[in-house]
Amino acid sequence: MTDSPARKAPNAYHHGGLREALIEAAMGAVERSGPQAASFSALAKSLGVSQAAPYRHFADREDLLAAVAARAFRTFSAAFREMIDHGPEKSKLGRIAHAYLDFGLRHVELYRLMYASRLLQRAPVGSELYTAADASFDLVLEAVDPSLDDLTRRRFALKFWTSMHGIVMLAEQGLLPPKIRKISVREIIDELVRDTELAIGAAASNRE
Amino acid sequence: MTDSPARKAPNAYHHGGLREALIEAAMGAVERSGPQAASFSALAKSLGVSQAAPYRHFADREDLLAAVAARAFRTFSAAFREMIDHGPEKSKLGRIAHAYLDFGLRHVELYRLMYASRLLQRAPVGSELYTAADASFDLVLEAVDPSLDDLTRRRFALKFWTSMHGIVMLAEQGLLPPKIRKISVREIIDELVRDTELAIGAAASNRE
DNA sequence: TCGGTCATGTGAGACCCTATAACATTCGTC
DNA sequence: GACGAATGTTATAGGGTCTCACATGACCGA
Repeated sequence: MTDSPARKAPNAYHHGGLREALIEAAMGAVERSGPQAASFSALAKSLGVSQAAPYRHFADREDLLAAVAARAFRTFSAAFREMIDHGPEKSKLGRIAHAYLDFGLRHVELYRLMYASRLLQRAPVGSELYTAADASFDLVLEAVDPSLDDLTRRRFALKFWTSMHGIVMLAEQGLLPPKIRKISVREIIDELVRDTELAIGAAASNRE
Repeated sequence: MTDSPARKAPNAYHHGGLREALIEAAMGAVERSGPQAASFSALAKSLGVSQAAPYRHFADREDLLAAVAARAFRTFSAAFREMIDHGPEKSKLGRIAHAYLDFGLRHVELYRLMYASRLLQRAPVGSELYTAADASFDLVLEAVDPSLDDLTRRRFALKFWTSMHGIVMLAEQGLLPPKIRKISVREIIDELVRDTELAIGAAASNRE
């Protein structure tokens, strides 16, 4: 329970795996108490290195948060993949929808960091974060598929994706409680999946 | 162009309208450079008061940001109201959708502050922010109306609202550019409005 | 195996920000 | 015109970011 990732150099001066340890610790801090809790100062202290050490691995705080967000996207994708391949019956879309919701509600702060900060906006096209985020969309795309032409398919995926995103974000805020309380989030999601599948079916048969 | 809102006390010691001036300045700073630009220090300096002065009007920084967000929600509602009453033809829902999108894309940072921070989540039920946010939803609700029963109506409004929110948030991020570039945001919105109206129509006729 | 180089870590410090406390000034009110 | 409440000031404690010059040790070639 001390410092697990000190595989290379078990000596006092060099940590040996500081970059990884920082990302991990920051991810934990973000999940527990939001991004502002992931300060270089606090992380360095908790890992037993000096305050300046993190700067050997990250240009600045935002750079670290981008790495955290990228890792979060990969976790996100992995959950999708798992659900697509081994989830309970239902439709592919339904499985993805529930995986999305679960992740969003279980990792509130992380989810917020992924989308609501300016990190993604600023991520250069080839960057780790950009690539990881992009891969997530591909999985949604994969679930829409049924032989539609490319543009239509992307359009459905996008509409589905944005709805999911909107629901998760608003659900986290408490969904404007008094006005809506009676409507459960899962109910809304199921309805959304149904709507989307109907629309996709219509578009597909329209085309033949 | 100096200090406009010093209507009450034109003297050197007391500012005379500091609370208002702070909110206004903070709103500008947020819009230009994000929430972190709205520091008490910087705002106080720009308004010619001491760093401690803002604490006479706001408990802390978050308190100020909540006031900014509340004001933003009211601006938001005003834009809705304007569009509902005097917008170009189209349907009520279509007008609201475009007002929503316009606001979201024109005031990126402000929009982010309204929804993506923890402010709303923490706003107590009777608070200024909570009330202002709630009022916005009422306007969306108003646009759905056609005599549906209450729960169905709320359900449609909520689905519509979350989709809009998702689209705006993702559009701000650049909408995962390479994969989607060809699909314009407005196109998606129009499609969304059409889908929703069809569904509402179906629900309404189903009921009679 | 020795020695040099480079990646990684340290300590000190400049600077900015939040927040509080004790004190000062003015407004409004009787 | 005096007094209390509101509002503003100065001073200060404390924490955070980031940079600079310096220290240590890992790795690699001769």
